[in-house]
Amino acid sequence: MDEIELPRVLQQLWGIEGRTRPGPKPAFQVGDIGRAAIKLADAGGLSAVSMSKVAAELGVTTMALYRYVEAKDDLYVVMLDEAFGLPPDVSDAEDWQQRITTWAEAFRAALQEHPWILQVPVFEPPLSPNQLVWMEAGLRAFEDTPLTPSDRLSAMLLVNIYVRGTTGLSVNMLNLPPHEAAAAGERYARRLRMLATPDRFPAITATLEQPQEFIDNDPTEFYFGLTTVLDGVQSLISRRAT
Amino acid sequence: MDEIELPRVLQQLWGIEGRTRPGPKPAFQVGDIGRAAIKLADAGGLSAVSMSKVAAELGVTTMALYRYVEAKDDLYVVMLDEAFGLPPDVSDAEDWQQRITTWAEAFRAALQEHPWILQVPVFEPPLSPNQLVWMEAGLRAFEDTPLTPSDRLSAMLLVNIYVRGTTGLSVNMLNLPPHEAAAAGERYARRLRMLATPDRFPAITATLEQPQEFIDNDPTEFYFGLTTVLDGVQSLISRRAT
DNA sequence: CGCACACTGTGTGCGCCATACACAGACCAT
DNA sequence: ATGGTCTGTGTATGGCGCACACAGTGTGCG
Repeated sequence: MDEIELPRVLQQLWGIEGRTRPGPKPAFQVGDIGRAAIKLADAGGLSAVSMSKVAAELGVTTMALYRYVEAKDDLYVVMLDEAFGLPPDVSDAEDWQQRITTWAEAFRAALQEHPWILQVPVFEPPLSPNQLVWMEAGLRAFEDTPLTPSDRLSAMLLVNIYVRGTTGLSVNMLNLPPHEAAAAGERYARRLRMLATPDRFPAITATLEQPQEFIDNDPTEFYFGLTTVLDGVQSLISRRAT
Repeated sequence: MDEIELPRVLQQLWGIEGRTRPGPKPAFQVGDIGRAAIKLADAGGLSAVSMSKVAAELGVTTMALYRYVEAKDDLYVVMLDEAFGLPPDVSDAEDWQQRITTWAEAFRAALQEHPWILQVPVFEPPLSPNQLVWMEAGLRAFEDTPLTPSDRLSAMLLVNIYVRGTTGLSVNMLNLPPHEAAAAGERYARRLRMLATPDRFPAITATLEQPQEFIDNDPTEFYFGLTTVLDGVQSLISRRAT
């Protein structure tokens, strides 16, 4: 229909060309800009991504970028689409648990590879190509269940939210060199022990008495929580099956 | 012990005084700064909070704030502690589901009242007084369950993550005047229908065929997901009980 | 065939941001 | 009373996103 109302960046990501254009040929494509920005973000976090640094990375002036993106938020859209890439194939999985687990693992891996993703401010639901493919893949994980399409959306969002949240806890706080991360965890436990006195904070104290890592990067913790979430989905499935 | 190693802001929030001080009396306390910043953030989002605007709100110069906080991140800590306040009392609840549900509702309410909370970058686990009280309350919700302290921490985090995530979806995208929000949702559905073609995106298409709000502020949706999460916790409890 | 004009990248400049630093005055312990 | 420490101020710096005017480029249309 009227794809004119689509933001320009989305048009470019989807490969929808506008009319043929007079004037000089563009020196690159949005994808190139996205990759340059990702390179900076992987190295120095999202705060290392500025229009001028991205432009410098590409060898052009800052304002040249505004021929490709309307604002910095558009740059984020491109970065996210590029960073996620395509989801794994799950066609040979046997049941929905296996499929959604593979999906969740891949999602988590993407977040760990590009920790800055979790710092990207999101103001709109996703519409870029790869994001939709991820969405499609997540929904298809529930293909042979009695869940309604609306249920499937909720279930996928639940897993999505879980992975984002749980990975964010470790990634946002522990994206340091491992020994430094351990030191930070230790320091946190020490401070917590100091502030959360047993009289006013008995439950926190009890947690601290167990010799566990308080914040943990351990994949075991990830699967533990994921299992819990999937158990919840299973009970929804059971309810729908009756 | 050596509370000297605590960042200054935390010392002030916890009311731990340093030694007696020569020099002029401070004109206000960190809490005042936090409240001024919250006022700005509630009105204009987190981006409306700048050191100079907060200072102007208080009638002092920008640099005066740096006598109270070491950096802007410290300001965020103060804002969060102030904005969350204290969790609700759940002492008269009958079971853990009721307690954690009340806790989750209050958490959600806080996020909806202060949508900017979800935009605050978090680099450290919480140590401020009110945050620890919330944490304690969340852990206590599982008091009469067979869950271990470590399980309880996981379960609380799971609910925390769910509320943050699900509220974030609606709040980040729909914190507009209601009719404008509806228009945005409508526009999104239209674009999705255009881009997610049935041949390549059958599952998304199926979801769109149901006449539902694709992104929904509806509390029903909130309880639906929460129930699913709690069902998962219930199955963990059942496992632990055996 | 040529030319009008849309389009690209450049240069300059604006207003805002966080925060470093030097300073003047205020107050408490001695 | 006075020394030293703390408070708030004034000034300055380097970075940011982005608006705008401009010069050159190449394509579709006359």
